[in-house]
Amino acid sequence: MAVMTRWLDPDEQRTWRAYLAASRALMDTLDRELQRDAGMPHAYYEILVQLSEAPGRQLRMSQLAQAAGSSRSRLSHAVARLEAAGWVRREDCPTDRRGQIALLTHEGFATLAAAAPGHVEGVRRHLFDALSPAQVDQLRRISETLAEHLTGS
Amino acid sequence: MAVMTRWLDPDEQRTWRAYLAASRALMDTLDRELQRDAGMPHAYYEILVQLSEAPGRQLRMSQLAQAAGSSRSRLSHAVARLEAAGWVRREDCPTDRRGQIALLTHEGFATLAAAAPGHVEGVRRHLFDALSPAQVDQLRRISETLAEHLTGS
DNA sequence: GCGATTTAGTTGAGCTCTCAACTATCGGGG
DNA sequence: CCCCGATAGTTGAGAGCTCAACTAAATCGC
Repeated sequence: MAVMTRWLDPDEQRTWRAYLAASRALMDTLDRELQRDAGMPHAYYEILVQLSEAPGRQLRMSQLAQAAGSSRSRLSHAVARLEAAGWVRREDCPTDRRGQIALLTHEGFATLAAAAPGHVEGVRRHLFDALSPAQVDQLRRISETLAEHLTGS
Repeated sequence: MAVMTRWLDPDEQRTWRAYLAASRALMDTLDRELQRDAGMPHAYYEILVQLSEAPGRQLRMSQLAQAAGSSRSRLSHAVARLEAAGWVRREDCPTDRRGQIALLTHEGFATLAAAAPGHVEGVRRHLFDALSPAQVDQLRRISETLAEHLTGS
């Protein structure tokens, strides 16, 4: 049985293409800046941020994966790299012998602290400086709705 | 000389995190669906779309790179793969002997035609269904502003 | 014309991500 | 107690991306 495709109307088409172009350009730019200035991709930066804000600067791998929006596998590989760089350490979880705890080292924290100002400046320049306060508010609502919609289903 | 960092205020912080979570979840979801249903990542799909809309279903590599928001290197690798899959063919450019023209094959067009309905449905379900018409309009303006801001600088 | 610069595109190495398969442990039901 | 399904995390292979280096051809400036 044939199911009719609900094609995008011209407005939606235009929105979708603009969105694609903008989000790709934004993330590519930030990723490149972070790689150049801090020697790490944005995904790794996010992992360090999440750890830095967790109590004791440590998290179970699963929770860290969720917080950083990463798959378990991706996180496993990433933490292996971060550990090799000396920014993260892994310890056994005392309450669950399957578990691993990732914790931010001093060096990791220092690296993050050094990278943060430049990165924040980048986010501001490339994103917020281009938008009006009303648009920032709109973007927040849209993103929150979307995030819930996507992780809910 | 010390330069003060313009940190993000709580609203901006919240906006940025929501944006990150939403855009990552959206692209990951669409990418996975496309990979599963059409056997190609979203980046390749976009290349095929651009070719399919170009006159004669062909474009110079540089123009294609720009249209698809890709670096030259990335496009070169991608087209090599697409060519191996039989979806794209490369020809010498008659007016510039440095140039290469990428053109969509029949198979490539057929593959794209087969993949499009499912992908469009995904975009609709994961993005537009969650937003009000006003929000779609807001997202379009924000994205267009942003895209111009990013590619202009 | 002709050397210097720019532009078009490719290539290879190294890195990250995905997917599927795998080990090990936990927790519940007979 | 033991089996069984679920959960935690890792691993390896393969694919895609980035960066820098490279070739070749066009174009600029004199």
